[in-house]
Amino acid sequence: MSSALEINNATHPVVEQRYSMIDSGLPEALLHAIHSKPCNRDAGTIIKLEGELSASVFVVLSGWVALNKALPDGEKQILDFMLPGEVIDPGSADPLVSAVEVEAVTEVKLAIIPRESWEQLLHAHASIRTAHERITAAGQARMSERLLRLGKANAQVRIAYALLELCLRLKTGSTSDGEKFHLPFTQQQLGDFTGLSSVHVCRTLRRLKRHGIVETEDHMDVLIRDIEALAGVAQVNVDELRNQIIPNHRINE
Amino acid sequence: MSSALEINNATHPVVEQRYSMIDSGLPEALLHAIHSKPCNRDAGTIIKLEGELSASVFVVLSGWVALNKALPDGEKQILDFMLPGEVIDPGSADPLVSAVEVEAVTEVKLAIIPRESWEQLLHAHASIRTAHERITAAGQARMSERLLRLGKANAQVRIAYALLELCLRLKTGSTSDGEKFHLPFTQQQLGDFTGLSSVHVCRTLRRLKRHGIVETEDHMDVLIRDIEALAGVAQVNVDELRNQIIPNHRINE
DNA sequence: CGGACGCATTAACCTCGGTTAAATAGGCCG
DNA sequence: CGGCCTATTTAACCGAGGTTAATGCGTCCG
Repeated sequence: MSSALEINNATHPVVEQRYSMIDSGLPEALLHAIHSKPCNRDAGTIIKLEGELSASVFVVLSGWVALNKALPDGEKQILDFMLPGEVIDPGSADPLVSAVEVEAVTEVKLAIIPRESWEQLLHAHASIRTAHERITAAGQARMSERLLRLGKANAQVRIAYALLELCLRLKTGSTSDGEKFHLPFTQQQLGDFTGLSSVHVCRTLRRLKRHGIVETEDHMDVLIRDIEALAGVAQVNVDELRNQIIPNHRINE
Repeated sequence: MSSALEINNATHPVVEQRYSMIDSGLPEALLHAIHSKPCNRDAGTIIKLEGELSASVFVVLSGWVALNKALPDGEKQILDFMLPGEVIDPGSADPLVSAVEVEAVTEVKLAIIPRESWEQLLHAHASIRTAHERITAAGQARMSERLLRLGKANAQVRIAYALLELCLRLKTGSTSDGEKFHLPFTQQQLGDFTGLSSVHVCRTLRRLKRHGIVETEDHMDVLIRDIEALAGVAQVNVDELRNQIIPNHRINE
């Protein structure tokens, strides 16, 4: 099945374009706006507080960023991770008030773009607007998948889904057994992302390992041994999921 | 405190404009697009399936709509309720594939607008675009609040938050003790919304009633007796929450 | 080299909330 | 009016996952 697809693709090549704000080929206007003031932050830095004034959007140029939200009692939830090429608009119903906390997970490089410049960019360049709309829709689809699992799925499903989602987002193109990637955060943070305690993240990973589905080593280097089994546990179809959460564009010809 | 505010408002009137797609004063283009083909659906009807082709956006004209998402094993989560004046774009990273199921909760009236017409409308009318952006940002802020609570909060917090959110969305303007509203769905559905079983929704409502915070009667007519206490349980500040999740616009003069 | 620190791992214990089931309470219709 | 259907309510039971705490292990640093 997978080989049939590959043969098919070889015969009828697929032009695949990954939408991203920092892909080559974007209008100079964006590149200019971005490169005019790239901004570096160390791992762990809070870039923006929840409720703070939010007059700019951020484009992630390199590194991982987390969008967090906390209850008054201190419990913190990671709403989403943002990867290079993605756009962070922290605004809420009041565009000037941030609904989330923005945190550098690793050392990051950001473009900070004032909201007005950003609006102008979107207005002037249809390609940027399209890319942004795809990326936003992809982000919402991911949020929906996670909301569903937080509401209705157990720990195994949540962890399996999180690993799969992050794998798909990190690896462009098709995915197969043996995919290997590094998650630049702790099991505690994986728990904050999946709504589980760090202890139970550990228990759950152990189970996935014992079943030969994944392996981990050296602080969150993940190896997916059996991606179909992982998708089975996560209750998704890998190809459908990729299509819904990864802002790619395929033209068969 | 509340009375001080009222006095203040009386002295320095607040011009408050609620952003909505069906507010009076919107350009005729939208009204035309909307009224050219209003579309009715009975309660319970599935308007769009998850994964289905999604070439149009929907504007809710009247009634309640739910956005659902289900796991293969059948567990269903209600991601959001959509109220009159709000816009539903079911698309995912692939704009033609719906990431969610769209269901009529009550009898509803919808405007079905082809994606291209919709894009044109947004392009031609800055006021519609602004309203849409506010509404979308408000929706994301709501999703964030819920994701946080699904991940980190117990049943009381979730239920209290859900009641508060729906109350704010239903009642324009300030909110106080004694607010009364009808939720047109069952406790089972409130459970699908908050990630709880219907039995536990019942238990949790009972507790809120025993503490004198809310009352219910006649299939989900809700009366909020003590909104500050409710907000305390929900772990929010009512005014901040309103500002972040309700697409209103205030101009003090 | 040795201590301190952060993270992962494991076990023991307990709670919140799911499941099942039975009882109650309206609406609706023949 | 009486049967039926659906939603709510309540109780009894149980299990997934949280909490706490102890242990191990690698890394950094004095």
